[in-house]
Amino acid sequence: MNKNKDVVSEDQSGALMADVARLAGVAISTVSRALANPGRVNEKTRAKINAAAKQLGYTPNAMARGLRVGKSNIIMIILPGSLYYGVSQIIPQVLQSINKSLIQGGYNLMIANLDRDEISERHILDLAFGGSVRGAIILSSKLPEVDGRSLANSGLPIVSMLLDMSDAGLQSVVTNDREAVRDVTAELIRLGHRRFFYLAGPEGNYHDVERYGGVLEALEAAGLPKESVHRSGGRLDYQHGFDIGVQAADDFAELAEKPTAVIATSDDMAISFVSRIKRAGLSIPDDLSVVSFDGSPVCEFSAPPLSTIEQPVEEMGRAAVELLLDAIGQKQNPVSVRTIIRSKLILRESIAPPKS
Amino acid sequence: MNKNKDVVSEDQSGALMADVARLAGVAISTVSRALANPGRVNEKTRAKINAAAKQLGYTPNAMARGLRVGKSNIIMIILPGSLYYGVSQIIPQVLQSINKSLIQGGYNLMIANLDRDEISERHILDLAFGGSVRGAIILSSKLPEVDGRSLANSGLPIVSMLLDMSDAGLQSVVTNDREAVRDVTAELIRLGHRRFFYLAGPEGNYHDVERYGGVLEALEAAGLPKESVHRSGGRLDYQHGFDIGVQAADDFAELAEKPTAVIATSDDMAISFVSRIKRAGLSIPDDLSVVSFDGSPVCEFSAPPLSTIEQPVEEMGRAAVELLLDAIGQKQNPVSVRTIIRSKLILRESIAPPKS
DNA sequence: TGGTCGATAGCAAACGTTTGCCAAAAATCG
DNA sequence: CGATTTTTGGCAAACGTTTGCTATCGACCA
Repeated sequence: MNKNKDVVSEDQSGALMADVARLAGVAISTVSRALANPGRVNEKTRAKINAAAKQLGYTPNAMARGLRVGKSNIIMIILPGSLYYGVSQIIPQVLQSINKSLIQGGYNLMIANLDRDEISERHILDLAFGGSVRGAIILSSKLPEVDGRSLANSGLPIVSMLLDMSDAGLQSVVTNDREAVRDVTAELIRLGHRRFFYLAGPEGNYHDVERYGGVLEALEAAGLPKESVHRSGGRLDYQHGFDIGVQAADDFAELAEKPTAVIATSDDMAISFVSRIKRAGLSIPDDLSVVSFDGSPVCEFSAPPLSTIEQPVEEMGRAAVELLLDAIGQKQNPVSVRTIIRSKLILRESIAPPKS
Repeated sequence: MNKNKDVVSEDQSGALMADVARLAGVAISTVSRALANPGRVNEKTRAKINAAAKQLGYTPNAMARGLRVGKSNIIMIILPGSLYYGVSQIIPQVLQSINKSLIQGGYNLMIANLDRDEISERHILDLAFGGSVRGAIILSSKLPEVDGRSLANSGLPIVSMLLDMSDAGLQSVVTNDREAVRDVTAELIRLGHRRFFYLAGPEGNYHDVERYGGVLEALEAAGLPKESVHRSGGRLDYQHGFDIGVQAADDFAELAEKPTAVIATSDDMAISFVSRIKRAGLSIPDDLSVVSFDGSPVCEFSAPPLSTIEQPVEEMGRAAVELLLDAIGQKQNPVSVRTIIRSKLILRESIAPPKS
């Protein structure tokens, strides 16, 4: 079939490097070098080869190359399974940002979901140990581990994003959760608020710890007792962050002495909470100030527009990729195992001084 | 940092099939067959091999296998670049659903973004022609094509999802856009509405054509002139669907004779439109009924809760994967080039009879 | 008992690259 | 102009699997 060149049409199955070599009248190795190493081959020869390659529509076979050089060019992103919580709103942006940066570095992005079952763990480990991927960005707090194989000692460079996992020795890219929440709480205190309602995500989770910690710090700094804040939520079995807000509204209704300000750990839960709270006859921000976390675009169009702490996902994605590619490039830089990208507080009408 | 750890880690690079063979005292080929073909090797030998494999923590090298058998086990999903429009809200669900189905079939999911530049097109084509991927699910209306290479004749099985591309010969999984919009418009007419405001996504886009068509069909069926509906939006240069709604609210303000019902082609634009319209002093649904498309969870918590036509993303994802895997399995079934999954109308408080 | 057949296991050749090493050619130098 | 260095191109050996063939070994049958 490829003995003669007059069988022009059938390049659908792909031309090989050998075909290019033949057409250009050089050896295969020369083609390889012409396409990869700059300077290693004569400019004239290179031109001839490039022309031949283009004419044949040649595309190098990624698996053959990967096998030979012993490395793939695929990065895997590990998403927390169905338990997206508030993160769901920003996942598309995260993906887009990461993918864009990766492509510029010549890498591809593969998705892996880490559910709470062994299947998905095993699957991720197969990817890691089977040489399919070259590095990983993880958005979950748990490292897959089963049958003695663990992602931690797969030899794979890993960067954690959103969650700080520097304790586990992972480079982590996070935002200044604690500080941001502390500042916004302080601002609420300054406005005159003294009783707070805190809407938790998964309890004990890094985000929860940091953000709740931020609230407490602000209270302490203002000389307020930590009983000034009521915790709600923190359960693990919700599909959406929305469910948390709904539940929290019920909790709120039960309280004898109503808080005047709400701090939510994700936009989703804030939105559903506000919706329910308004139905109960309260008004935002007159009866209750609300601020949440994530900076989802939809917050701007809530009623009233929600104040939110924006996670700089784009920047975080870029940073995570940069760290990962550095690690791959062997540039051992244990300089900072935690990279903090500052969040931005977006103040909108959901915040006001308390009524009385 | 980690230099102190001596030379503890020896399985860093992973055990090979040869190692397993040696430990089990058999030939490499036997190991290969034991791990893959059932029945081709003695049960006792197989047990020995499995034990050895487990002991060594052996994971087969995916690239070597891929190279040898000439096929990868990676499916690529082609997402429309930064132009997510309303789709953004449902992307995480789409991804999750598709990934889940793929994994069950032994495949992996790779992300590709199709922007409006040549770079991204070229990148996707490299993936397709470089043997990296085995099939594609596309959520964009444009097939990448550059330098004579086109995704259309890459030989790759492709399934289109959300958008009907059966005209281009692609298996397509869509929802019944036209019918759903027709029905909901008819319902609005039944309630007494006579003047409509239609919020378009990208003009000429499949969704736009179908959904607007649905509106017109309903009008015609009710004997109303097609001037009964005012089109707004349809521009391509928005980052978010939200921007469209904002712009549309301005358009709306200009109208001499106000429509009494709004049909939006995505939840995002409906949400921002409602937000602006309320700020202008109108009330939903008293002054204006609103219904949109997508079924984002957030609609339930809008003020008022938004009626929306839910896209059955999970089902669509499953169907798309099924079709793709069938096509890969050579089960040439050109039976139905278009698969329609019925949407579900979720009626909420944003709809009522017109005031007067 | 000799011949045949099934079931197992092994050898070695792919798959499409990259790259170490060597040879030829060209360029530089003394 | 010969000797030395620098470019340039080719050969062939990897990379870790899968798989077509072949070889071995019993078992079964006549």
